[in-house]
This record gives sequence, structure tokens and C-alpha cells, in this order.
Amino acid sequence: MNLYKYVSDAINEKLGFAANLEIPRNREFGDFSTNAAMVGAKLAHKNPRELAGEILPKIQELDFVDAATIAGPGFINIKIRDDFILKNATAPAPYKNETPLVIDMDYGAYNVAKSLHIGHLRTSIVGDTLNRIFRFMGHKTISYNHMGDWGRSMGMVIAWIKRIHPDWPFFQNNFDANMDLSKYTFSPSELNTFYPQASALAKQDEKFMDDVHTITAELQRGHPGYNALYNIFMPISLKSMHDTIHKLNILPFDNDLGEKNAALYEAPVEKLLREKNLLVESDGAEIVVVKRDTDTAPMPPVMFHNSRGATTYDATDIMAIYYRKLTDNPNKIIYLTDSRQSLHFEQLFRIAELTGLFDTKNLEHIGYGTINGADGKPFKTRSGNAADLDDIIQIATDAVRARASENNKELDDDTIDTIAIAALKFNDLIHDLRSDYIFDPDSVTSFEGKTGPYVLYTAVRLNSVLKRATNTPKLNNHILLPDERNLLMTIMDFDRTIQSAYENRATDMIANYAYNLCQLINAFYHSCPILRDDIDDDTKQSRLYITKIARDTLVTTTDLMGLKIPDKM
RNA sequence: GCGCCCAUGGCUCAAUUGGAUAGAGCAACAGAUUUCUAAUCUGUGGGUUGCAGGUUCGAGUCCUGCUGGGCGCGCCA
Repeated sequence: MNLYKYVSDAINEKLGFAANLEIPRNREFGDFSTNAAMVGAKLAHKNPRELAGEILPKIQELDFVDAATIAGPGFINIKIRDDFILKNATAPAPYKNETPLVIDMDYGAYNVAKSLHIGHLRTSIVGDTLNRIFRFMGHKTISYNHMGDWGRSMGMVIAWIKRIHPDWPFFQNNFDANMDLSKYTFSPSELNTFYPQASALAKQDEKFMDDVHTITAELQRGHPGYNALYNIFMPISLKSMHDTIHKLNILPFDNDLGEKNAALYEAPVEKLLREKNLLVESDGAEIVVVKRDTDTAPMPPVMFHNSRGATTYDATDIMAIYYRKLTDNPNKIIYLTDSRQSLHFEQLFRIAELTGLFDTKNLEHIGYGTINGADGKPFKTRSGNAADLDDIIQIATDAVRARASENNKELDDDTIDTIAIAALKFNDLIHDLRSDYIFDPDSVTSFEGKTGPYVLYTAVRLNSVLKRATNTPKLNNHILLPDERNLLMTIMDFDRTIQSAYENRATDMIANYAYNLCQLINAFYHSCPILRDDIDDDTKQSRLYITKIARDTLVTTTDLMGLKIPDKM
């Protein structure tokens, strides 16, 4: 049950006004605490403690209250009856929402022909967990991998291939799309080298850059050879993305639809902008002015067509809204990107408002912080590049393998991968997503304390106990030991946590809850033997029941984080 | 220049959005296994929350001003 809500509602009803219910930081004060008397005292010009004295008897009458006392400047501290806890403790279940929202979620946003790197870690992991939270709350989400699959970077890749294979048929005037093209292919790793090389060359070779622009424009206009080539490397790249997110246990995207798909809606969006007289010519480009008189911050115009007539990502993002409205007609669109793109989304949302395309209050940008190295600058490899996600996963995997062999544990490869992924993901999720954090490979692979492996280990322990048990889990009425009581109270706090995580879009609340739950589970595990021979059957049954709902609650949180639990570790 | 964000033990991060004695992990030190997995548990030391004011019953949190850092500001995404 949602204990917090139950207690809060009961107190509010009893008092006849909305009191603020808190869980004291220092649990010695009780299970709950309200500052109703202090708030009320200000309005009524009364002494807070005196007012608390008037409120106190009413609270003491409530059937779940064991004791209620006045403390400090006027707090009323409440302790819940043990039998009430015993009667109502259950594991959480997904919500049945009677008015579910349709939510389009835009995260991931991988680039075709570029390997996933550390910059994609948070958008993937946090986006996936937010998606799972929304679904748990009973909403319908539609996830979009809004790929960079149609812009200048595609021109770069094709220009590079043209440079190294000028004799290939895609580049000949007599190109025949019906010929057998099966021998023109690339390995994923080979493909991923093209863009960086092309990009480096374009910076110093103006002629090559001109080629890139020409090829990009021709590709977008339907050049048969370039499009045939695109259709060869695009699936290779897509598969490579899928492999990586599969390793990370990220839910498959409902749509791998990016800029190319959005670009199909250029004409209707342009028409809409022209109808509203929003397109303005400026330096050969067509722009939309989004600045308001009240703005104090810089607010540059939005580029719809650049001076070469091409559309930029500002434009394709408008088209994507148009497309999603047409197909999903969502209640909300939520974007998860690096917080450095905040201005872009502010501009985008203003255009949605100016065109009447989408209600601005239902467009939401969640900006996450940068992952930095020990020097406080964005995390780089020793050679100065953004670290590949696959390489980071490999480092974690090697560390798990080393740790397992240190402890003389024989674990299969799947288990080792599972533990490594949990270490990476949990480390990401435990941080406030809006803040930067420092990624330290040594601490991520230490697996001690507040880590993913700790969480998995705790779940494995509980599963192991439940597997051995012959008694039926059943909660018998007994006096709760402190470690049993603390654990049950935290289990009953799950609903408040996920509600808060949902409202605040705060994935770290789930991770912190999971860690806190594990600490209490391990304390319970140590101080309360479950299956030992000298434990009587009633106690065994009770502790098995606690073990079971603790395991179920923990599994719910690990599911939300997309962590798998191994059979042993 | 304009705007946004940040500053908390040696290190990495919390703090129920204004609540009570600022908490965890790592690192250091001292302990725990005839017992369900020691990737565990128990304990010890470590703080003038960058600085100076202000608001009120009450401030790490809100306001003002400094100092120091990060980020953004038309044809990259």
C-alpha cells in the first residue's frame, strides 16, 4: 500500500485542512511528522506548540497511530502501529491509470555511421528509465530514436567512400539500381571510421567540403547512386546501434525515425510557416524570428532554410513535431538531450506556439548534464576522443571478470556482462540527471558500496533464500524487530518514491531508493536469520514473507532501471 | 557584453524543494563468518555548506552583492 498517501489523507480528513506530512530525516523522531501546527500558528497568530496541543488528540485517535508527540518548535511526530504495518505491507504493482496520456519520448538520437560514444550514455540510460517509469505509471509512451540520418554527416560519409572507391558504380553516370550490389558492403567498425576521417579532411580541404555539400544536396534530392549507397550502409549502422543498446538492456525504440523521415514533411510545414507569414529572408537564408520584446536573454532567429537552401536540425525538429502530431497525436512530447541544447528547444517550442502546431505546455525538454573526466572537462580517451560506448562496456566487463576470479567465483559470460552493465547504468542513474558528474573508471569498476553490483548481489541473496525455503511465506502477527520494521516501512514507501520520481522526472530517486532498500535488506539479512534451524516456524514464515516482498519490491526497481538479476554472483 | 547553471568532509555525491543534531559511498583505521553468498555487515575519526549581508519561529535551500568555475548566444547537431 501507499502508506504515505494513506496517512496523509487520513490526517487531512481528520483535521479538515491539508497538513504537510514529512518523513523526518532523523528517524528517531518517528515514522512521520507534520508541521501543521507551525504553519497554522502563523495564520492564527497563536503559539505553535499551543496549537499543536489542540491538534494532537485528533491525530492520536487515528487507528494506525501508535504514538503521537509534540517536539521541538511544534512538530507532531507520529509512530505507526506494528500490526498496521504487518497487515498492509505488500510489494508494489504497476498503476492502472484511468486517464493514460500518450507521450512521445525523444531520446537516444544516434547518428548513422558513427559509433555510440559516451555522449549517448545518459540519453540512452536515463531515457530508457524515464520511459519505464511513465509506463509503470500507466501511460502509453512511444519512443523515438530521432536519428541523425539525413544531414551533412551523410554527405561526409558518401564523399569519403567516393574518395576511397571512385570506381564504384554508385558514382558513375550510368548507375543502374537494379544491378547486383551485394559485394559493396562494409563492416560496422570500418563504416564508423569514415565520418571522423572525412570530417578531419573537410576542415582543411575546402574542395572536399564543397563536394560534401553538393553530395548532401544531391542525396536529399534523390540521386540514385548515392541513395543506393545510403541504403547499403544505413542498415549496417542501424544494426550496430541495436547491438549496443541491446547490450545495455535498453528497451527497443518504438520508432527508429529521424531526420530523413521528418524531412518528408518539409512542404506542409513550409506552407504552414508561409501562411502565418513567419518566414523572413535574411542574408540569403530563410529564418523565423522568435524573439519577444520581453526577452532579456539572447534569442537568435531559427534557421529554416540556410543560404544553400538546405534545412538544418531546427527545421527538421519542427517537421518531426508535425509528423508526430499527424501519426500519434500525443498529449505530450518529451525530449531528453544534453542541457546545452536548451536554447534550441526554447526556440523550437516558440515556433510550435507561433504556428499553433502544438500546445507549448505539453512540450517538455529535459536537459541532462555532461559526463566529465577527472579534470572536470568532458570525458575523453587518452587519445583525446570521445570514448566509444562499446569500449567503456568492455572496460567494465574486464573489471568484473577480474573481480570474479579474485573471489574464486566461476561466472559465465552472460552473468559477467549483466554485472558490468549494472555497474555502468546504476552509476549513471544515481546522479541527478540535470547535473554534470565525473566519470571515474576506477570507481565505476570497484563494485563496493553504492553500486549496481551491490544492488544485484542483494537481489541474488534474497532469491537464494527463497529458492531454499520449504515453508510458505506468510506474515504472522509478531513484534517487529527494528531491522524488520525499517525494511517494511521502506517497502511501503515505494509508491511515494515513484510518484515523486515521475513528477520530478528524477531517475536518481529510483536508484537511491533501490540502494536504500538494499541497505535495509542486508541489515535485516544479517540480524534476522530466516531459515536457520533454531528459528520457529511462525517466525520463519514471517521472515520469508518479508524476504519475498522485499525481493519483489527490489525487482520492481531494478526493472525500472533496466537491470537484469543474475542467478548467482 | 547578455543569459542560464554550479560551489557541501581528502575524493565522488545526497539532503523529502524552507524543517529538528547536514547524510551516504570511496579512501583511512578497528572489528564481525561452527549460521540462508564477505561483491556483505558493525563501529571510529573527518564540516564555520566559497565570502559578506538580508528575509523568519527556522536557511545548504529563498533575496542582494562579491569571488571562483561550467555552459549557451544564425547558416554543425
